[in-house]
Amino acid sequence: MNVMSSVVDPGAGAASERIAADLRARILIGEIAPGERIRQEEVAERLGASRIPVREALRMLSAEGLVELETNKGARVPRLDEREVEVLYRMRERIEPLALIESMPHLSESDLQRIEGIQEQIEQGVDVTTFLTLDREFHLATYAGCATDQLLASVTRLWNSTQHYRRAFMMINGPGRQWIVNAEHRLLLDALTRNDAEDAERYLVGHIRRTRMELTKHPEIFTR
Amino acid sequence: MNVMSSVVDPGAGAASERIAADLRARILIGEIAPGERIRQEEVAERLGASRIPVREALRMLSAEGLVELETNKGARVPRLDEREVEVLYRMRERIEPLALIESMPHLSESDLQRIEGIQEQIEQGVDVTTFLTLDREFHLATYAGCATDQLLASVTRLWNSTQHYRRAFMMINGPGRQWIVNAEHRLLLDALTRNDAEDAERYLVGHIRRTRMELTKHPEIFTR
DNA sequence: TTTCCACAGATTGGATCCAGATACAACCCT
DNA sequence: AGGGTTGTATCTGGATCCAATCTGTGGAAA
Repeated sequence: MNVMSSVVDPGAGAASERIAADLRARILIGEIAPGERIRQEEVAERLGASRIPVREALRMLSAEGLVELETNKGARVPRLDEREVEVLYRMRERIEPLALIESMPHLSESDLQRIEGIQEQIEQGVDVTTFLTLDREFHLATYAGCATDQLLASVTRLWNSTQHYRRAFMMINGPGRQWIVNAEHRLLLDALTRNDAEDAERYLVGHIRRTRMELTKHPEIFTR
Repeated sequence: MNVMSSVVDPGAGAASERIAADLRARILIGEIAPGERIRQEEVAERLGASRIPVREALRMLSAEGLVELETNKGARVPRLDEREVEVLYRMRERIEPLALIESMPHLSESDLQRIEGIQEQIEQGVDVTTFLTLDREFHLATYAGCATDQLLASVTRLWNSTQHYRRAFMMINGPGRQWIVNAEHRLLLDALTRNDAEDAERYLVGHIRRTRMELTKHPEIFTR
């Protein structure tokens, strides 16, 4: 096959997927904020493509909960209110334990070591952006053994949709109560190591539930 | 191109949505079976449009769990195995009670009457296709008060993905145990009328769980 | 001053055309 | 004869161009 193509365009895949990856990253780090509009032509120009793959990319991101599309009005990052975020967290409290239960039997020793490595990084004290990335990696890694695509996709959608509000919370709250997160992560990790699904579910639900309740104690996060 | 189409179909809205609606209906009634491929040009020709809105429609259906897309290989209706369907049902058991709880406070008297009307139709004895439609209407109507889009979308995705296997089960099982469905629906409806969230959740989970267990007792549904 | 309407620029949706990838079949070489 | 290869047909992905819709501004009338 053509060697050059892989050299010129490493990890090429489809252009729409490259564009989706770019937009996804920009939305998740907050460079594109909730409520902000995404114009097709601007993205196309910025990435040197036509609007067609941009439209495909926006459809993908829409399926991931990262943008919302309205006919003839374009794409924008969804702006959620307090009530919507609370419901998304309640969905997390119900779905993620299932993902964990499905994943646990397939987690290898090295998987668990990788997860522990992530937690060690978190405990070394990191800035908000890095914490958000590592925290996401930590939890998604615990679900990595999950064989059902739709379940993983659901979990990912929920994390995507709430990412901005987690960041807003961390920004105003600071790392003051970071020890709680660490304790919860450690207990969860220990339960995984002991292969104790019941405890793992308990600590996971507690972790999500506490986060929800702290979030909803700060309505100023949602004032536009 | 074809001037008539816009005359025939005035105020149509987006072509991609009409195409999506057409494909969605054909997949849900089983006209397009799991594993079957969907070629863009054939659909475009059949509905008198170009391939562009077909591609948009396929993206929408992909987000709804009705088709799966593979780069450069096209779209096909997902074919699920026994294990995947079981996990989807376990997701339903966790998500749908939340949708019901969120919906209940917003259900009006006329909403409940409409739901009861659907159940009365079911009890009059209907063929498999009609039952599947009415059963879906019944449950989705109980979630109609749910204000969060993502929650409703999740529920709809789960119903979409499992629809074909529900039909396959009904086909081989016949209406023999229809009385159980009616009893469960009646108990659920009564709990809704009494505004008893705890009982409503109990009967709903039981209903879904029983269906899952009966489904998984028939592995021949999944043999290709 | 406020409100409504009309018009023009901006933006998205769709059609057509072209390029690249995949799949399948006939062919060649060993 | 069998396995690998090449060539061709079919299909999807992307670019460009055109049509339809939205948005925002300016002006006129109440």
